[in-house]
Amino acid sequence: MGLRERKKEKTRLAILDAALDLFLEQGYESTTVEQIAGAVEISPRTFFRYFTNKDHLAMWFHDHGEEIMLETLAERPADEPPFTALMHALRSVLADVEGSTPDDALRFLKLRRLLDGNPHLVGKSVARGAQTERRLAEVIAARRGVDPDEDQLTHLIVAFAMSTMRVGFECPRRDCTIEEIQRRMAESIELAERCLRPGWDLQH
Amino acid sequence: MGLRERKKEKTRLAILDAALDLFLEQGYESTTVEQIAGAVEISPRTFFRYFTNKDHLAMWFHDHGEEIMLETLAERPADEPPFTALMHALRSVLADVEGSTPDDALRFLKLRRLLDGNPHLVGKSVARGAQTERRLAEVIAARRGVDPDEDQLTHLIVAFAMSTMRVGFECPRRDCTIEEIQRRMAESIELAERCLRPGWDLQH
DNA sequence: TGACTTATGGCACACTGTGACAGGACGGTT
DNA sequence: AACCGTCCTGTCACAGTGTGCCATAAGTCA
Repeated sequence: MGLRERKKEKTRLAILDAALDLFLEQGYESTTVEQIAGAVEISPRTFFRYFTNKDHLAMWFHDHGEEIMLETLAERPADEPPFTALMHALRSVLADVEGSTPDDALRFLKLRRLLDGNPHLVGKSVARGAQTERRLAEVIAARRGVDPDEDQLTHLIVAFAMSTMRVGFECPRRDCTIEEIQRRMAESIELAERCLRPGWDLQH
Repeated sequence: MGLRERKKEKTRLAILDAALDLFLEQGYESTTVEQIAGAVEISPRTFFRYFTNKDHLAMWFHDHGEEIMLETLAERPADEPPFTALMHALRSVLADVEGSTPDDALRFLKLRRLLDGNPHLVGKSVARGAQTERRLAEVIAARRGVDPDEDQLTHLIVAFAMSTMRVGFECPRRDCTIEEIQRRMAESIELAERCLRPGWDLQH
């Protein structure tokens, strides 16, 4: 990895950290791109070369999470029930956060704290989730051997899985730890599985 | 109802219709507020007094739908299982569209067609749905006699209901009729109920 | 008619996001 | 080390969004 790429990655993280701190300090809306750029000593123009917009900063984790879910899903045995496979993919995301560097874990928690106080950002986040949902639906449809345009159950399976994830991520306390999130997520998964009929995701 | 209010409502609908037509004709992103305002012969400044932003236009239906869902929910017997009550609320929304004026029905279909070709707008729409989800969670928590901050099942019930709704609204064909949407929605509801264990939403 | 409330338009303004171009830093080659 | 092509960055210009402010016009009620 050359100096150029390392420098880029460093700038990327510097922007992210400066932005998260500014957001938490003075609010998301009232923080401008100019301020963020100023804090990292880059031009506003350069900011937009790293992140397409301010929202993209808060969606940083989704890109990573989606990637992990798709990777995990590809590795799960083909005969595993779709919802079960999705729940495993979900656990992988959290396991990755737990196994990451302390810096990354801190970023993750800051992001969560940010979302807590900004319903508007939660909305954006859910919107990003809709994109993930479409991608997952493609994969699950392939697993089930159906056309995603025709099979409602495929979409229901994925939507239920994403619902389970969102419920698990929610955390009423501000000072939520990763362990606590992991516990709530496990609870949510268990709850969802208890609510659904056995074999419901294998119908045709 | 005075002249002033009637005039306002007329302007509101005129903006909506002009915008929907422009969006479908030349695309959502490439339609500016100035163009919409020009088509209705108002100033851009006035546009923003009717709709907070361009997105708000595409969310017009949500405001109405949410209202109906909350109203219906309030009317359902208190001892009805929460998910069942939510499914009734959902059906009310569609029944309302069916029972509305031909103009409103046309607007509804145009909006659906617009969403079909704009994943970005679907995202915004889902984000708006997250807001509805929070409101519904309050009501369902009250019905269940629990604290919405503590009870994960409440959130799961609402999230599953909204998932069912979104799946039902999706329509692979461009020239979808209201009858077809209603049929798909009924299918989706039936499917969801078949997937869930009887009494799953009555646990504590 | 006159006094009020409210909607509208016009203006200035801050912010977002993008295209185009010039200069500088990096990477590989000789 | 010197060279050159590639990639990154900053500057400038610009279109578009969204808001506060104030004057004015239209609707409302006495």
